[in-house]
Amino acid sequence: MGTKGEKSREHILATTRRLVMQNGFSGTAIDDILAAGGVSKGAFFHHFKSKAHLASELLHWHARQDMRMFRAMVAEAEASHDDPMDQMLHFIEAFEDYLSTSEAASRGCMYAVYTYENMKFGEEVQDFVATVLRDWTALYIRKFQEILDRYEPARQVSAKELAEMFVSIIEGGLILQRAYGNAGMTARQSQHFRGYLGLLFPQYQRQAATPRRAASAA
Amino acid sequence: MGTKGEKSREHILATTRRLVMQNGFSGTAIDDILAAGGVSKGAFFHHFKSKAHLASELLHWHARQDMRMFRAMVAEAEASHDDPMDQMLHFIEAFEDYLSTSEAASRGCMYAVYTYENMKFGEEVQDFVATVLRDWTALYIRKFQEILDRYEPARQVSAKELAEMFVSIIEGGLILQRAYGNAGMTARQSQHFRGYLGLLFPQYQRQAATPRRAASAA
DNA sequence: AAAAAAGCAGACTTTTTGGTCTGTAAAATA
DNA sequence: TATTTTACAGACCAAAAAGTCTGCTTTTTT
Repeated sequence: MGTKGEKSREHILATTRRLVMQNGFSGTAIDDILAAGGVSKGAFFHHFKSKAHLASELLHWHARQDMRMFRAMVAEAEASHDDPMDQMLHFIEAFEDYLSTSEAASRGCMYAVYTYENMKFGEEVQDFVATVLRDWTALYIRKFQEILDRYEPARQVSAKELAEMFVSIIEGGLILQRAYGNAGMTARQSQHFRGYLGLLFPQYQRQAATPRRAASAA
Repeated sequence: MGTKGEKSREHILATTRRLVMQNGFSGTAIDDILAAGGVSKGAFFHHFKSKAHLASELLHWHARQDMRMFRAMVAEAEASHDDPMDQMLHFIEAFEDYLSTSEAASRGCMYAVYTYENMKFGEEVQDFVATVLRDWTALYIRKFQEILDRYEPARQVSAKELAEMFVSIIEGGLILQRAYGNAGMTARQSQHFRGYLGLLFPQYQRQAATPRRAASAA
């Protein structure tokens, strides 16, 4: 385990992520990364054999972190509630919190960056982005399916379209948030979505009035 | 009016737009544009004094077209219906149609491209993107306000958040659509949103069962 | 028709950028 | 401790990118 090497490798990745979020990938020169991170060219090419390689590694690295955190949030929500709707709402609230807090998250979505430049990347990268987004969506599909199994929706909807709608709202919210320089925008959209869920599953409303913010279900 | 010059200027802009939608702005080299459009370097720099200038001009040119079309769609919707909800639904359906049909639109949103690279552009450009998105949203805010004035929503919502939600859904849908290579994705999200509106304004449902597709209201 | 200006072609120049190469200090291994 | 490998530093290089310049053709104006 190259502890030292691994650390500076991560430093490069973190620096790159910051810049890529600001300027896009093509808009980020290697020299920019070196300058911003205080890294030498030799160090850089010791860790990454090319810029394309960096693109791929950054994506995988980011996705690993990202997914780990998401799964943790889902697990936390599932641990603190029995009801799938409670779990979902708990998760979404935690997510809103994360969006408002995290410096990184509030700036945008890495997958969106890659998506809007996707013709510059190889198929492997494009496919991976799609896979990550699908995995992300799948997390919600599962949960919405459980909700649909328990509660009758006020109108005919599928778990998949609900999941995709949530993801869309987040992605779209991040764009507006960034364009307006208005933090909190995405979180507000997300709140609105929760309101929609309340409307969509009227049975739930009655069943549990204030089930949130309590980690004492299991 | 330099008819000839104007024409080749537009040719350059159209070519650029295509490429920028695929690779982002930084990811598009001037030489790429020249090659793709069969344009000479002299011609290019005759029309645009720098790449930054091109960025700005492209944005304004695109926004002009875009907004003209949007306003036309709104006008058409308003002409064919009296009820604001009818108008809104008519508009959204037309928009879905446009998303599914138009080669250009189905590939993504130009403002999102600019937004995700915004640190590469000057303030003027950033501000303009924000303005356009605000104008776009304002169109919907107006309409949703009219709807709210007439119909009681099933839960407390503002015209602004509804409008922003719709824009978010479209923007987010375009990202997923592109990432998955799945046309129709955005249109499906939009349909879902219409369903939500139905739920949100239950009075409307009863009032007009099938008011769509009829241009005989005025 | 003459003059002037706009529109364009393409070689050339400059700057930026990705990438290599040689050498060296620090770790890990034998 | 000797040796080998890993981790870096930074000058250097070649390709790509943006941008210039000169001159020719077409259009417009007088």
